[in-house]
Amino acid sequence: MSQPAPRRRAPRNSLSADLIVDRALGLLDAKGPGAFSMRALAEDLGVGTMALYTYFRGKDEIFRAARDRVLAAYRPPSTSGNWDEQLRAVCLAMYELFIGRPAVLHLLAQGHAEGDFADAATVTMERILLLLRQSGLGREEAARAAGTLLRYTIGSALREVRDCGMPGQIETMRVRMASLSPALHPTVTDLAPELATVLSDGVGQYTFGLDLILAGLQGLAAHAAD
Amino acid sequence: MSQPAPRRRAPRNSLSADLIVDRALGLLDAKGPGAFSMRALAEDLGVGTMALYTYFRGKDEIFRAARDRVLAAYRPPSTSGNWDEQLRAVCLAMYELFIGRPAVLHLLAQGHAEGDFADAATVTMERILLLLRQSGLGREEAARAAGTLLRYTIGSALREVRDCGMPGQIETMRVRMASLSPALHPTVTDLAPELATVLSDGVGQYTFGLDLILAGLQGLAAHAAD
DNA sequence: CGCCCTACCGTACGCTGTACGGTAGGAACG
DNA sequence: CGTTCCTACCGTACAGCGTACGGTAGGGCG
Repeated sequence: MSQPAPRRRAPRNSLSADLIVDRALGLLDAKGPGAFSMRALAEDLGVGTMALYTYFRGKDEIFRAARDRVLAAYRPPSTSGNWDEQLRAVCLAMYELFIGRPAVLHLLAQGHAEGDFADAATVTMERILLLLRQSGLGREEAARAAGTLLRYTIGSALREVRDCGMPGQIETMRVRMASLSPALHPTVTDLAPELATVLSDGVGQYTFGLDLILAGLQGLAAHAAD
Repeated sequence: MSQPAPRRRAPRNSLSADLIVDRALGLLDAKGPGAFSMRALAEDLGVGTMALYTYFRGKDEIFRAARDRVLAAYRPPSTSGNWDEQLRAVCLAMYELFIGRPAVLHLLAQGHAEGDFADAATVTMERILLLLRQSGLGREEAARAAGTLLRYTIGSALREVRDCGMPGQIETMRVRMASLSPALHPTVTDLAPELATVLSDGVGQYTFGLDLILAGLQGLAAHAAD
């Protein structure tokens, strides 16, 4: 009977930059960055597509705003103990932030990151650098160590959220390993079970590497305190 | 005068999967994955767009083939020395492979990776795992350590090739740091020069973190040899 | 020679981001 | 209250994307 409801014009100030970013984050987390589109976001807000351009220059600007919103709101956990224990807790929390917000992680990995340290919210960076300095590391060493921790954390989180497709991945990996020649790749085939196990243990895998880095830092710090 | 040259039909077997992957890699490395399109690739090959679908199911399959081509052709450098020196050389070479082939790296980071160890070519994985086992690490430890090295290497390389936009990045980072309150973020502002310096030193930053991880592994290996 | 198989391709559909111009509704003012 | 103006919202349109579908042409073979 009725037309497909040609959508009444939305009331005058039903929109705002904050509202847009809110729904954008919702969509991003729900459907992933691939399924995100201006038209979908606008429809979700009950608004014409071009209304969004009143508040943002374009899609990238919405992405940036969404990322900044999440990172700016994030506060690293309060910690106590030795500098290395605290560093461990702060990094692990950052890792879990990324895991819980795959959208933000994808934006970071996909070119929507400007500058190494702005990525993980300045507050977190401040904490990390302070702890590194307290450990006795020099100025440049501390800066480099912070970069290392960031890179490793983002790299690890990226691995983990890849399409949320753990089962599929483990399966294709088994297939690939089964097709390997034990003569050509003896160690890989020998360690196949361990590799498969490890692949499904995200946090364990992350902390393993994190502890390696922290151990290395302890060595550096001890050496610096000569 | 003449029509815009309606493009004669290409001779019968002017195409092949290998040829397509070749040009795809060329385009990918030249213009980046964003500017890559079926139409562009076909035109580059002097062929109608849909001809590509005779050899590949679609764009993703071409991506996968390109990635597999590069990784399968890659051989880690021959090395000598202690296990940790060799490991260092192999990982550094892998890092440089990624830096030299941004396209492949993007594909790895963007969901076109299936399984942790298939990423970096089985040959490299074999070398890494073998060296780790030779160091005295246990089976699971070796598997985890290999994962750590991969994650860190990919994470680092991703940082480095981000839009090849080093200058822009450093600039925006300076701006951000200049707008920080020294009272709120004393350590960050204090270390601003070091952070900026470090940001522009890709390989140095990578080897710094790599050596941290290797130091951690040495500790683990020594402990394992009890 | 004639047929067939298939590599190549033209067209079309639904999707994307967004430039441009129009419209309507609230505020401000006489 | 009437008028005008500003601007938030929006409809349309365009160029580009990946690709489904159907057609065509040309080499291989009977």
